[in-house]
This record gives sequence, structure tokens and C-alpha cells, in this order.
Amino acid sequence: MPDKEMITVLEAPTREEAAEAVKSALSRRRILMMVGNCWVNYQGRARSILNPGERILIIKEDGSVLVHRPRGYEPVNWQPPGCIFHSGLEGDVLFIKAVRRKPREVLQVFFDKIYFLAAMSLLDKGEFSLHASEEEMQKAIMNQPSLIEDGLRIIAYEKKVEPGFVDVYGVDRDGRLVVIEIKRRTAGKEAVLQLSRYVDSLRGEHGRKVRGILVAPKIARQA
Amino acid sequence: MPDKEMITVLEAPTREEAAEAVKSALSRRRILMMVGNCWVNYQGRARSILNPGERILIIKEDGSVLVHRPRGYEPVNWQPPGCIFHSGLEGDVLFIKAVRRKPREVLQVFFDKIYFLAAMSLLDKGEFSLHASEEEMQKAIMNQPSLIEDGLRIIAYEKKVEPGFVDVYGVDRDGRLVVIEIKRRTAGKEAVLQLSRYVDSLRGEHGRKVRGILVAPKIARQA
DNA sequence: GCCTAGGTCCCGTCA
DNA sequence: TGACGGGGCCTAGGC
Repeated sequence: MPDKEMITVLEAPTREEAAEAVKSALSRRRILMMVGNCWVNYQGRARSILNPGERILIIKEDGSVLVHRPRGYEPVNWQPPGCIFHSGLEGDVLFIKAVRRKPREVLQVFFDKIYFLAAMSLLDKGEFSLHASEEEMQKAIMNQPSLIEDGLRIIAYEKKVEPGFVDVYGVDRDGRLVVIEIKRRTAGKEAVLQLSRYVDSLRGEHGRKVRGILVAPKIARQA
Repeated sequence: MPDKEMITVLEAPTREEAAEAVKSALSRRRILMMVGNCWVNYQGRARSILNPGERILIIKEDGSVLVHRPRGYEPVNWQPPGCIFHSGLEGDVLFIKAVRRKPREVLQVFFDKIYFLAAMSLLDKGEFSLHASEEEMQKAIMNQPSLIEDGLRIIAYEKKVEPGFVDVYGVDRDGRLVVIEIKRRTAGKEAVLQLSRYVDSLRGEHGRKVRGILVAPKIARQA
């Protein structure tokens, strides 16, 4: 199944072999994975220096770059998609330079030992679906307002008002306007402030009673 | 340089070989990299399903998990450090289950084709230094307040006030309190609101003139 | 443990 | 194009 065209693996390549493979992979927009001893410079929105150590480098076909240390969820250095690459040998060192414009950012990775290198073209058309987002909760409320309160009628959703957005907008059984702000997780004072701004702006606009409801699994101690 | 102990590579392993290598790598807390055809389920703070496709799986020695598609900076599925793993063969499918407690989250990856697999122990003691952060800007201002204004004396930094934090806190040449909010990049209305809340709270507390200064490379059109 | 704020956040959306 | 807010955000620092 992994045919030569699809995936190329080099174990302990020389720097020359690696340099060749890197150039080929980058020019053909193949995915590149490398493991070895490297150091990294970054300059752009900030500046960083990573001293030598053993890491994993991944360059994807869209020109994104990841440098991963042996621990941690996040890459220690990276570049978002759209980079342009330069690579080659500088003495005994294999360098890869990833340049992003807008904003201008340059990432440089230098390898003096390469333990492993793989270049590949992966086919991935699989659909990805994520559930239980704020949007899903909003739909549920739209479909069944009684989840919040009996007699509640939904008028609009994501209706724009002065300071920003309202998630759901309705009228309760006593004819008062109701503004519902949905937070999928613990709501902090940010959310409370946001909602109170909505309510104030609507109260000023309509001159009648307005209620704000915050829908969240939990609320911090600023209730 | 890559000795057998340090890195093990299997090209196109059988599922049985792969299952064995995965179990061994996970139990010995080695880093695992796999490329192949897989699908992924996640359930925890949200829920997600990723249909079959060719991807890269990385499990690090601290128990973090990354599933990367051929494009994009971000992993499509992941698990933060600290996971506990279960793996094995279920019929023709190799599964890896990563469980996190607190919050309870489960990630399951299923492979039906494995193109290659690498298990390794990487040594990375390299220091990482990042410059030009908000912290760095604060230090610069602390050391040389005249950067902001002549006659400015710094009193405190990150002093707590009612609504949250103040970055730097001082007195200007006319004896007025000065609150300095530092943003490393373009400041939006968020930052302005934050600062005005600081100023209000201090004004109420001290009953005297308070000035707010927003330090940022650019400010959005809400100045 | 919860809560808060920053991030080279990234990313989508919309004016 | 910039501005704004969400994210399974993650991560570090207080309390």
C-alpha cells in the first residue's frame, strides 16, 4: 500500500542525502517529516532562539511548519500555512528557511544530525464534524425555547444590536424582551459584562423592560 | 548516530507488528509517530468525528497526542499532556485510545493501514528564549520610564486593582496617577475598555486625577 | 482546585 | 483588507 511514489523514508541519511530529499519534497509540495538534532531561529511578530536538541520537524503541503519538542501539546516553533522555503547545506549543516509575508516572518531550522526523514503525499478527504458548540446549543434553544423557560417565544437569533451581537432574542410570557447569551463553558465576568451591555443598549432603544439570560454550564462568582 | 535504542522505524508494518510496536512504545514512554489511514472519535468538552483519511499521529512521551491532516497548522484532533493509553487490535483495525481525566476526555484513533511507524527517545535540553513579549516591553518601561514620558516615576507593576490588572502604575511630573496598559500588538476596543475600567476604579478609589496610557504599536479606529 | 490573562495564539466571518 | 470573537483553544501564574 505505501508505494514508492507515495512515501519515501530515509533512516540515518547523510546530510547530502537529506538535503536532496528536502529540496525534492519541498519543490513537489510533499509533506516532510524529519527527526534529528537541530536549532531554530524565529523572527517576526516576536523573536526567539531555540538551542540545539533533538526534535521533530514537520512541513506540510500547504507550507505550514511545526517544530515539536519531545514534550508538550504545542510546537515550540512554527509557521502558519503559506510559507515559501529555501533549503540547502551550509558547511556541515542542513538549513531550512521558511518565509512568510504578511506579516513578514522568518523561521530558520538548522540540522547537524538527521536520524530519520520521510517525504510523502497523503490523501485525506475525510469529513470532520464537531458537535456541542455554541452554535449547536443555539439551535437546540431555537427548536425548543421551553428548555429555557415556559412561554418563551424566539424572535430572532444573532440579531445585531449596538455593542455587538446577541445570541438569541425573544419575548417572554409577560411580553418583556429577553436576551439570551450562550456560553458553552463556565461564564466569566466578560460574558456578564457583554450581556449587561446588550441589555442596556436595548433598554435605551426600546424604553421597556428587558431581561438578560445567561445560558452556561456554570458561572464564576460574579453572578 | 541513531542507535537502535534511540529510534526504531517500521516501514509498511503489518497491523500485528504495528500493534506490538505501539504497545511497546507507549509502555516505555517513547515518542510514537505513525502515518497511515485512520479515523478518529473524540468525546469530552465537545464531540467530534473524523472520517477515514491519511494522517500523521504523534504521541509524545508526556502523553500528549496530535493528529495532523496534510494541511493546516493545527491538529485536527489532539489530547493535552497527561493521557493514559490503551491500544490493541480489534479485528483488522489497530486502535489507540487516549484518556484524560479532569476534564474527562477520550480520543480514539483507528488505523486500517499503516505506512510507517517510528518509536524514539529524543533528548532535548536546549534552552528556548522568546523576546519582544509584553513582559519584555514592561521591563523596558520599568527600566526607563522616560520612554513613555519625561518625569514619569514608576510606582508598581501589575498592581491589582478592582477590575483586574494594571500593567504599570506610576506618577507623572504633576503628581497625577498614571496607569499604563501594554499591548504588544494592535490594540482593539477590548484594550480601551479594559484601561478605562482601571482608570474609573482608581479614580473612585483615590478621588483624584488619574490618567490612562495605552502603549501599543497601533490602535484601532476607536481611539 | 478555580480563575484570569496572554499567545509569534490560529481561524473564520463580516464590514 | 482589517477588526472582532471563538476555540475541545493551551499555558502560565495567582490564590
